[in-house]
Amino acid sequence: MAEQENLDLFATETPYVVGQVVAIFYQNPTNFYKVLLVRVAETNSTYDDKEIVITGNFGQVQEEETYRFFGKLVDHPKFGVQFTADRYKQEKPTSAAGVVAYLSSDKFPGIGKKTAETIVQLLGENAIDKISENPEVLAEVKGLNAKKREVLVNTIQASDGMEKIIIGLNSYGFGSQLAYNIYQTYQGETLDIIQENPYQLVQDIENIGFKKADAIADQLGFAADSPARLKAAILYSLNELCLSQGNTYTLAEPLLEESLKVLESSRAFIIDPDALAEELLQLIEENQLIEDQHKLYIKSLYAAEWGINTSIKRLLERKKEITYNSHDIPKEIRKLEKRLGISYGASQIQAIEEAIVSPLFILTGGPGTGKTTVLNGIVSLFAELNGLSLDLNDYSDKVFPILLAAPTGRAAKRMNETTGLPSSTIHRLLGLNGRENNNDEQSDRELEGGLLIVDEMSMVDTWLANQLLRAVPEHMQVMFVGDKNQLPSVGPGQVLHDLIDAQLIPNMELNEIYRQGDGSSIISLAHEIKDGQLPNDFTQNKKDRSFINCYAYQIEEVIRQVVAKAKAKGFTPQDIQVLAPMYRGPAGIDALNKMMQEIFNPNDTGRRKEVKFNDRIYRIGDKILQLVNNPELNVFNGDMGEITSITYAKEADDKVDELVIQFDANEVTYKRNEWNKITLAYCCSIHKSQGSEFKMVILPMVQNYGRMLRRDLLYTAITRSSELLILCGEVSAFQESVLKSSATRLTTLKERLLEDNDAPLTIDSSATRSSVEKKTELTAGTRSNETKPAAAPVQAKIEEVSLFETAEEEPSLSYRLTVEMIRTNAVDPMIGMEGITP
DNA sequence: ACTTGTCG
Repeated sequence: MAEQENLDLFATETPYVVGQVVAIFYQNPTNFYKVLLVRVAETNSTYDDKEIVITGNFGQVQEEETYRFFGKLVDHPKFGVQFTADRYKQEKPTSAAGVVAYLSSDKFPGIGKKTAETIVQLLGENAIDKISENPEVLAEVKGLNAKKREVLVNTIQASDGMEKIIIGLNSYGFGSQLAYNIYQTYQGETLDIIQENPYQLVQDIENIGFKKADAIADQLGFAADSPARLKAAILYSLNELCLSQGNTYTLAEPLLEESLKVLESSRAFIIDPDALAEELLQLIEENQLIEDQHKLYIKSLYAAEWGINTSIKRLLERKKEITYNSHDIPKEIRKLEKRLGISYGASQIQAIEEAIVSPLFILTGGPGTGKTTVLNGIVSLFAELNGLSLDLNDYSDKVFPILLAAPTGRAAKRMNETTGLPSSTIHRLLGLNGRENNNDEQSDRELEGGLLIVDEMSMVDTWLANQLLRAVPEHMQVMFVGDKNQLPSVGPGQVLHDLIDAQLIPNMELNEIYRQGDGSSIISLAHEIKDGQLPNDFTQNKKDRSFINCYAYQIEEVIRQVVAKAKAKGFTPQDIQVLAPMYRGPAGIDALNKMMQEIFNPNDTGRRKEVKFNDRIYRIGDKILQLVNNPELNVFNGDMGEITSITYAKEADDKVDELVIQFDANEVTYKRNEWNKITLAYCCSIHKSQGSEFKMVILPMVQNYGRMLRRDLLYTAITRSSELLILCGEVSAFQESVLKSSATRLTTLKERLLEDNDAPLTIDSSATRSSVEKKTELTAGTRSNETKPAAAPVQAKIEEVSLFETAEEEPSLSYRLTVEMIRTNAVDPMIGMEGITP
């Protein structure tokens, strides 16, 4: 066969396809991956149809344009024969006429046919390559002003440069998503930056860890003991140590230890601890990492803690109390009760009275203590006292004066539902995109309005609190609402806890329970757990709670029986919520969901409509959990709904499988590619249940859950129940949870707040330190401190290392910091804070 | 060998 011979002959040549892009079938908006339909002009492959589908990572591919794709033919199980391109380039016109047409096309605005002809006359048919290689050649072209020259060069280089970069990134092994993120960050400098220091990626790009960067560095010939490598490992470990535990700082010993582990597990090479410590000093010197009082901080977290301090002080310096002379506040509250048809408890009245006159106020309280009721009362009273309308129609042309916000979409939605007023996530309120945690420019945008209420404040981390507080203008009243016993923020810090602990801000805790009826043993259980113990009657059955003793592998069967009985008594899947701390394992969420689905929504006959996604099956009637926010459709992360219809691809208009899910009042359609935004909800994680309550909660707790056996999780889980609580599992697991106090996070926010320093502070990385300061630093602190015993040999070795070497050539650095000094508190607190300006 | 938030 001639064609076969042909193929063999060119077997070593990379298959290519040249052709015009007819259509872009699909492009992933968040990365470079695209599916193109291409009209084949030329190919060395065996493909002989007129059009071909080409997939791959492409930059700015445009319809109608012609490209040369290199790659291979593949037989896709669903879509048939396709061409997978691993590199491509724009096919440049070669004949003089083609080049003229190309240059005078609207791709080059301002370049007409005449100019194009002049260029080709002067530079010839390969004018485009010439310009790309050396833009100077355009200087010879007469009648071309600077602006047109720029258009030509930029356009030619842009299409050329981008594809080179994408190919370069692919060759380093970055997939489409990462390649896109990297390109977004570095643009045209991408490859230069990577070649110069691949470790930079670890700092700048999310999801690139030390190992990945180290592999590239290895390829590029970076030595295993090169300073760049050691520094990268230190910064990476600092991040890991702080973020994994929610701390805002760590100490030298654990940091160096962790760094060694990271370095030596990535490449088989023994690192000299002295050299590593040396690089740590360098990093401090370069202000890439902050050292203060022995504590080592991620720069942005150090700045954020100071920033919060500054903002809080600024807000506290305003007048201490807001006065409403013409109003009698207790009387107004009574009027409010009448109007809303409710009756506040004594502590609720007190909270409203105090909050309404405080420029800054914190309201805390456990579930069922009526935080929401009080919040509502304050909103109404604020409007009343200030003569404000709460009718949105009155604000068509001005800003609504009361801002309601929360760290999660679901909490924000709840505020909106209970107040009837607009509310949003804090991110939306501030116009943040959720990724500016690091050293991005801080916005100086100010919020507008008279009152800001933030709910679920315990879930606000240090970065976000800083950004939020910065944006509060002078005249705005602020109130934080939260429950410090629930799950802490995902990000580092424990802002609400520290703010309360510092005792600078007026605050009040609600203690009376309004939710459950009298004699509820769930609430007393919650209180005991909060205080770190299980009640004596823990395993006894009460009218509203019970305990079933069993092992992990029996959990599924125990819950099956409990649920079957509950179902027979008329409980619906909406009434019953199984909560578990983790997904995997015999008593994990995944297994329990499958079992629950079999009870509530089986397909015994095998004839029901069902669709599969990953390991899950969905049927009409299934209870569904939403996993991401979708404010446009009023559906938020943590919302639960029910599948009301399934449309198979062959029946659907656009030939993809569809689910319709009913959430409260609205129905939302999910195409198959959005099914990762939902999951089954019969059983969900305790984390996801935060902010919801259920008639009956079934809570398994077994040793298998390991590190998830924590007090805050147990507390959050049991307080989700409004009527019935069924506990099952091992007593020892419950016991362990109760004892494991959610390890208090390491932060210095409270210290900052209590430091007698109310000057607004900013950290200027370009600042240099003065020698005068240096000297005082050294002599300032010689307080003694007890010495900790060294644990591991590695540590012991590091401890001998002198952290700061004397830099003789630079008198301004003429001090010597040793680990011993760090330990004995002989370091001035202000190191790394030079340039702080009032 | 754990879970979790925000945004485009």
